[in-house]
This record gives sequence, structure tokens and C-alpha cells, in this order.
Amino acid sequence: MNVKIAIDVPLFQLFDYTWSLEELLQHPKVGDIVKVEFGKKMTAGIVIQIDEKVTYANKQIRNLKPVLEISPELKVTQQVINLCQFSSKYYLKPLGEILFSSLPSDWKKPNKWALLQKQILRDQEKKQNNKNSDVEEYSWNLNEEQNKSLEYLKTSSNKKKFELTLLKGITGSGKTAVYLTWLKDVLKDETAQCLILIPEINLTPQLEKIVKQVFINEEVTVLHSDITSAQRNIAWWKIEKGISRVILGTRLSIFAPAKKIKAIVIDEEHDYSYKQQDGLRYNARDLAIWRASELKVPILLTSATPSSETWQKVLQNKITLLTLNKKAKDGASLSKLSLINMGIARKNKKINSYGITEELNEVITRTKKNNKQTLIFINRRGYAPILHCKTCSWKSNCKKCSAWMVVHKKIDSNRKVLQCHHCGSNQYIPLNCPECGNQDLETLGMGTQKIEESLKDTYPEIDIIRIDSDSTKTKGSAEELFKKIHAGEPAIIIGTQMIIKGHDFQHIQSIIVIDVDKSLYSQDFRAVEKIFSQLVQVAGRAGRGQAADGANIYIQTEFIEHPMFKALAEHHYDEFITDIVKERKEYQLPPYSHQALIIAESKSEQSNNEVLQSLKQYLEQELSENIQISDPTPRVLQRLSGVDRNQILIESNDRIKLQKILEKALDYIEGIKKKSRSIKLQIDRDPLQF
DNA sequence: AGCACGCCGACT
DNA sequence: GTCGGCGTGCTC
Repeated sequence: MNVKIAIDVPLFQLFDYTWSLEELLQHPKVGDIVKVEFGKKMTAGIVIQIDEKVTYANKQIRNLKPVLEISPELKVTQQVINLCQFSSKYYLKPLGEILFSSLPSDWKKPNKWALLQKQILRDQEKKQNNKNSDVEEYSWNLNEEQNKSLEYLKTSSNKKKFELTLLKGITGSGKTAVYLTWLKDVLKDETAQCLILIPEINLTPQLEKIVKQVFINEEVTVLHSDITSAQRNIAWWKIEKGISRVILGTRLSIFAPAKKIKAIVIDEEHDYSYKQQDGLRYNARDLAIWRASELKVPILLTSATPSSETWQKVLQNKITLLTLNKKAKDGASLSKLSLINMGIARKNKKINSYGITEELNEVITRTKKNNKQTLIFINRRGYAPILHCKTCSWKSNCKKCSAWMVVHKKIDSNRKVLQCHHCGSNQYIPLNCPECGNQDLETLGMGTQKIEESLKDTYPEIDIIRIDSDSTKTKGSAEELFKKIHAGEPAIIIGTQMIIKGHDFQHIQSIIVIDVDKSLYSQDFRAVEKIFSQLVQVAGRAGRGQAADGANIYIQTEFIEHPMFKALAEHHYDEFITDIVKERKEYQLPPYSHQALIIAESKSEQSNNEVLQSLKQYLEQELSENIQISDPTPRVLQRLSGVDRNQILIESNDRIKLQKILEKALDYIEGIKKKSRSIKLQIDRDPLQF
């Protein structure tokens, strides 16, 4: 008998093997994980087809001998194979690569299979030993609004068919309570499983805690990049066997081998971390929608600020919209926005050398007098974005990347270093200008560390807590800092976007935002949508607890007339995102056009452009009306770690036409790959980063 | 991708 | 003489 096997290689083909019944003692099944001799090495393969016919017409037919052995416990489920097959076609990546990236890495190594069995056995023993749990079951008293949404969702899941629903509600409106209560209802069916996708779980340990409390009698599986390989192995096994019925995880969980999924939730659906930015560049939200429609089960998206993609579907009535308008807790109210006009402040010389206006200082002082906390949101870590020579205007550029090296203050000393945020290279700050030798080097702009320094000078008596990826690098340090904030002593908290996910702060009265302006008029057409969502989330971080008044939010800007501020101030999120969607239609941008990038990477910008230009010409031979192909352009970050990156953008308002032209492009790319290995070409479908 | 083969340059 | 650099070809 012959079988076709998928193997983890970047080749768009399956491999023929013969299946010897005498040696393997069982019939092949699609999804079997088998040990194969491939080239000179032993590796794992997955049975995809069971055929009589062999398509491999090479002279070395003698290689088609049985070298198979079935893996102990696991199979890849048909559902996952279907999902990977779809992904393979849509994202134009080999099936084998996708299948294996969906599996825990140990399944790729046949010599680890014995270990897997041991891990599973050990875990089962452990379970029997500690059944005691002093955790209490958690449930909510839902308000009227929440109950209405819940009732809708229940009827949706009872219909047992695909339905796309958006639960829209501001932070604190109790979206989590609604969907977890719903899933609890779904799991009344004793074989049912459910899948909850979240952006980044390591930042939201409290969600994990709540989910475990809500599903107190269930084995909740938590999947994210920080679990050990043993945990991952066991998790996969438990999901496949149906032992675990609740799966909470990051984007990779969309490939979980659950066979009985009856509902899917995508929490914070607008979050960009659902899109993988390298390798297999899939979007877990989009794949989740596909999987739900295949399975004919309901899928719920949640967000306070839905993405334009999702909102377009709402406007087209493809999504049922459920809205939570009230804050779930009594007394909690919405935040109030004040804009600080930087133009006027500058004219009146009311800005200090750190770029902080007098008005903001008054806010901080006032908040402190009220015994409350101030949060300063600035999306820039380090001390200052650039070092600059006043004499010759030299700037601290990275030698390997087309980016500035960022000034950082070292933790222990006050010595400053230059650091590239893209390639990680590091050096001590030069004492003299490397170009002209003068000593008048200055830092330009603001980072979290510089603000921290400035505020320490101005407010020596207040605690200043800085939260960015530098201050939270060591294990447990983030918890430590968050604990300090929750203790509620008056303090100033400085944070990057790290702080906007997950945590609720009860004692924050004032929120200050610096540095929004670069997002308002950015090259990136999604920048406004993104900053809007961040600002709404930042505002939602506070005023969520018992505080009678919502927090006040103060934004420093040169552009007080920008419509985004009006939408924020009046809490007209729907209108704002509707306007964005309209604008996208007018300019034929996503979601009205479908995009794909073809990215070329090599040591030479020129050869990148030559290859891309020839690809473009090749594709233009049969160009139909609705397709646009751009000329080669540099990527936004053109050089990264010494590699030049250029791209062409292919766009169409017709998905099918785009698919066809991408398949043509792929043929051409495969041809180039055979000829030259010095240029790496890849396709990024539905790109979020340019 | 990952591995082997193979052809050139700079070392004990 | 040989160790090792990476260009090229192949994987059922």
C-alpha cells in the first residue's frame, strides 16, 4: 500500500512511501504521525493520503521501502488537517511546514516519542493524587444588558450553526463575564469543548485564574509561548482526547486538535498580536472564523474598539452586534478627556526642558494631593530615541539597521548606552561625536527613563513606578511592580503599551498621554485606528474600581482639532470607526482591498529590486483589471541586522483574483529559489506591517 | 530547511 | 598535504 506523507520541509509536495502491513500491523489512517527516513535523516511525517498510485517517477524507486512506525498516542485530527490545508492555500506555504508548526515540537522528533508517553502517564498519576482544591467556584450576577447579550448567545449556540457575533463594550463593561457564562452553558453538553483566544496570556494571569475558577470542574488548558515543552505535550494530548474541554491560549491555539469545539471566542479581536509577523504569517482571528464556519459553530469576537475589518462586516450585516454600554460595577463611570494644546503651551513658554507642560505638572500635583495615582502613558522605552551632535548634526544610527540607536540608562550605574531596538546591538555612549569629535552630544526626544528622571527631580517625595519591557525583564519583577501599584499609595506610574493590557488600576485618577501626534499623521493607514484603540484601553485601565469618578485623561497634542479626539471625548466609538471604514472605502484600502506583500531579503538592495521588478513584469503579462502591483519599494525598516528588505504590494478588491495572481507569483518565486539562494522571497498575505 | 558533495584558498 | 569556507543539488 502507498501513502502520501507531509514532511516539515519548505517544499510544496507530499512524499510517497509504501506502507507495509506486515511490519506496521495496522492500516494507515489519515493523520497518523509516522517515523520516516527522509534523505539521510530520520524525521516525522504525517499521513495525508492513502493511495494505490505512486506519483514519484524517479529512477530510485528502491527508496520506496517501508520505513514507517506509528507514533504512540497521537494523530493529527482531520479538522486540523483541513485547517492547515486551507492555510497552506491561503498563505501560500507548504502543508508540511504548517502542520508541523501547529504541533508541539517534540512530535517532530521520533526519538522523543517514548518520552511523550512517560510525560502523559506521569501527569495522569499526578492528577489522581491531588484532587483537593480549595479554590471557590466563580460566577457573576449579570446586569440586564449583560443578560440580554447572554441570552442571544445562548440561542445562537443552540442553533448549532455558524454565526459571527461581536460583543462590543468598553473596558469594565463585563464582556468576560458574558462570554464565560455563555461558554459554561455551551459546556453543559458533556462532550463539548470550547476555545478562547487571547492576545498575550503572559500579561493576563488574572484571566487565567478567573477562567479556572469559572470552570472549576473542568481541566482548563492554557497555551502560550512560556509553557515548557512537557506542558505543551500534555496539553495537546488532553485536548485531542477530549479530557480538556476549555482551551485558553494565544494565536497558536487555533490549531489545537480539539474535536468537539462547540464555540469559539476571540477576545480583543482588534489586537495585532493575532497576526504572526514572520514565518507562517497567519492571522489567528481570520483562521478562527474559517474554522468556526467549517465546524458550523458560533464564534464571538469581543472588543471595545473593533477593527475596521470586523466593523465593516457589522455594517454589512454579516456580524450580529451585541453592545454593552454600562460599566458593570455600580458607580464606575467613563473617563473625561482634556486636551493640552502644545502649540499654545510652547508659545507661552510653558513647557519644561523635558517636554512636559505646566498644565501636566498641575495635574500631577493635584492628583497627589487627592492621594491618588497618575499614569503617564508613553509608547517609547529607553531614555531618548536619538543621540545627536549639535555641531555636525551626527545622529546615533545603527550600523546594521536603518534605525536610530536608542539611548538607555543602565540600571545599576548612571552610565548611558546606545541600543538598537531592532537587532539588539549595544554599545557605550560615545563621549565625543564620532564624526567631528565635539563633545556637545545631546539626547533628542523622550523615553520612559527620561521622564522618570525628570519626575524624580520635580517630585522627590512621590513614588515613581516605571513599567516597560526593560523594568520588567527579570522574572517576577512585573508582578512586584503591579503589586506596588495595586497597594494604592500615591504614585506616578510611567508605562509603555505594556500597561494597557490586562490590569485594572483602582487608584488611578489621572492619565497623561504624551507623544500621540506621530500616530495621527503617519504613513501607516492603520495608525489612527491603532492609537485610538490604545487610548480607549488606557482610559479604561483606570476608573474601573470603586472610584466614584472615572479617571481624567489628559493628552498633549499639536492637533487638538483631530476628529479622533472628539470621538474619544464624546465616547462616540461607533461613529469614529464607521468614518474610518468609509474612508477606507473611498481610498480603496483594506478591508475594501485585499493586499499581499512579496518581500525580498538579501545583502543587496539592488538585487532585491531586480528580482522584484522581474517578478512584477512576469505577473503583468496576464494582469486583469482589478489588480494593482506596486513598484519595488523599501520596507519601512529597510535594513535589519545587515539585511536589506524590499517589497512589492499586490492589491485587489477581488479575493479570488488576488489568490490566482499570488499562485502565479509563488510559481515564479519557486523558480527563483532554485536558481539563487542569496535572495529570500516570502509572501505576506493581509499584511499589518509594511 | 538540512544535509552532502565538491571545488577552491590558507594553514599545521 | 588537509581543514573548512559556502555554492549547488536533492529529499519519496
